Amino acid sequence: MKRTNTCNELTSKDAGKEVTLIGWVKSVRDHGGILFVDLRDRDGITQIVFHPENAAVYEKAQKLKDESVIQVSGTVRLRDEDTKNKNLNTGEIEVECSDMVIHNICDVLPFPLEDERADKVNEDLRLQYRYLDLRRPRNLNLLRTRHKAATSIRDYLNSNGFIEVETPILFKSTPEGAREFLVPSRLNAGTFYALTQSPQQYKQMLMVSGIERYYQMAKCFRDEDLRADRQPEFTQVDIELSFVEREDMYALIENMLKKIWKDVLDIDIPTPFKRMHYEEAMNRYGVDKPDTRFGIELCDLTDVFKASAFKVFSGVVANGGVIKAINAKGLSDITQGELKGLEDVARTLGAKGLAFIKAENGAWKSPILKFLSEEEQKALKQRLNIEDGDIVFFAATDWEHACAILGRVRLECCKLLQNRGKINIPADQFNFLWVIEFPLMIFDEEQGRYVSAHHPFTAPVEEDVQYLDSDPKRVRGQHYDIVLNGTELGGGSIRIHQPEVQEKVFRDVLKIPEDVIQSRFGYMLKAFKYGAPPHGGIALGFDRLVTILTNRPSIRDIIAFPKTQKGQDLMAQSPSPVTEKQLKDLHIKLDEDEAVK
RNA sequence: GGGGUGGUAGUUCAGUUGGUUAGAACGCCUGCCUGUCACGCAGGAGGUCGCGAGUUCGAGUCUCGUCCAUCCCGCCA
Repeated sequence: MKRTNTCNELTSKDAGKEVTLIGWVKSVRDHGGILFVDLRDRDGITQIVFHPENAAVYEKAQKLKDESVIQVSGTVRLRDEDTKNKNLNTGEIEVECSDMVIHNICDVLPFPLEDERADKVNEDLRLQYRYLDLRRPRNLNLLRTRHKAATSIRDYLNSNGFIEVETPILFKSTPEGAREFLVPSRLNAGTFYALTQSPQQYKQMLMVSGIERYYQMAKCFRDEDLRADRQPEFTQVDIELSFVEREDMYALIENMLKKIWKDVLDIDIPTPFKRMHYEEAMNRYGVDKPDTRFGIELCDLTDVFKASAFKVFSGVVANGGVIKAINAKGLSDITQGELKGLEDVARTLGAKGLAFIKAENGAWKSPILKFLSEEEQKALKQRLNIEDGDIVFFAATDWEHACAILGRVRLECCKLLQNRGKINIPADQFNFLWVIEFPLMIFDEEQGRYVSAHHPFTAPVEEDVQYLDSDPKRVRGQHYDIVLNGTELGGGSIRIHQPEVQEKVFRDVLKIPEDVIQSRFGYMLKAFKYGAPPHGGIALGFDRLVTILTNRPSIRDIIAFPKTQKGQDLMAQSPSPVTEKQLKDLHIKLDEDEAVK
């Protein structure tokens, strides 16, 4: 079964050669006396021509169906000038078939495979036949790009002294993080493994081992609800190294991303990346992963309304809240429906409504205008630079919610302005950004205690260590997030490597009971007593990275066999029930109504 | 757990205030056709209208429930 060429190689220079090609029938065009087949493999397309003079082969060719697999031997012929196809790399020639093996006749396809039409087909049908959907050259190329990115990353890290180490996927349950997939242990009745949410603890142990520079294209698992950018199993570029400080990490990752963008897209991205403190990101963009490709920044107006006669605003300020606003420049032509959409967005985030002021035809229109004094209006106009054609949205509540509400409204306004052609974001604009200086802890009202903003292994900023006891929320963590165009690509931190500090965080700050500390983290604390080097690392969401590189709307597009929003594999039909025997081996009993037949 | 959108032929869709035999395009099948490359021409087959119940003389259409897909909120240390 030796093929001599791919379907993307032959040109006029090959005329007269005897060749053998193998591939899929892209289309059959039977003219009742001459028959053409477009043969496709992963590299391209070559036209095969069948003449009736070779009766045996010609007859066989008439039985071909689209997407059948055939092996064709024949002679490369130069096409007449007027029958050349400029759209094909091989359009100057065709292969005159002398012999053909039909390896597989394809059934009628469940959906068309041409990109324009296949893109419209329901995704559940395409996932059921994922092998067919992937056969489309566009989709096959997405997997190629993914491979290219992975290769680029490995090349970079290998040449920088990193060692790829595989860590266990069966780990222990660590309930303080994301919900986990549990795996029952047959050999230890009543106990469970958990699939790793991330190799965090293992990679820190590798630092204690003295690996110094570790990486892994790590499969991670989280049993949380899915989104367009979230799958239950996903891949992280997991990195950890010893003897580093934050500045070393920034440079390492910037150069890695620079190389990926060069290798995959042939784009030079400028380094170093901009950096922004968490608080600034929240105050200006309302999120900790700001999209800085457009303006519409948040503006704080708390001081303006502190003593306002408009009680809705001044009351919030009196209760320690804030008044914030954004000016969506040029969006005063917003429709009723669009406005309602924005209100709904605000409501889902806890707002009671969405106050606005429209500037049209030299006048302001707003349900709240009558409550605002002349001075207040003047201040607004100046602070927000309100001009004709603008619309301003307000949020009056506590700082976190005000940021969150306007942060989301800001993104929605951008979409509306993009539809109107008033904001143009080039597809090749990549705004990388480090978000730094996160708080180490946040106070969880529900639990009535502090919880880690990221994870409990993050080292505090040195000058803030003194506040660990007295004022935990004032302590900043040595954490960094890498953000691209409003997407969190990854995050990491310098870790705690002194056992006393780690223990203090667990016990005194997070208030984790002593026995829990010992059972969950005892081995870590012990390890840190045996020569733990200062270390730090980062994890980047590889699937998200490739989604952006390929400019696709969903993470599912760049995963070979993705799961649906309910976590199902529609092709293999997992998850699925198991037998009584299997359950018995695992010491598991199901509820009555869920029991297997 | 909550909210939005969608589900009609193999596929993508149309289907009027509830009313005769549910349509179109592509695909599929049959026949014709020697230069096409989305070949063309003629004919034909193909439907539990996601599923279940209800209202009605009558339901693709209205109501309720349910399943699936998708987007979002919660969640994702």
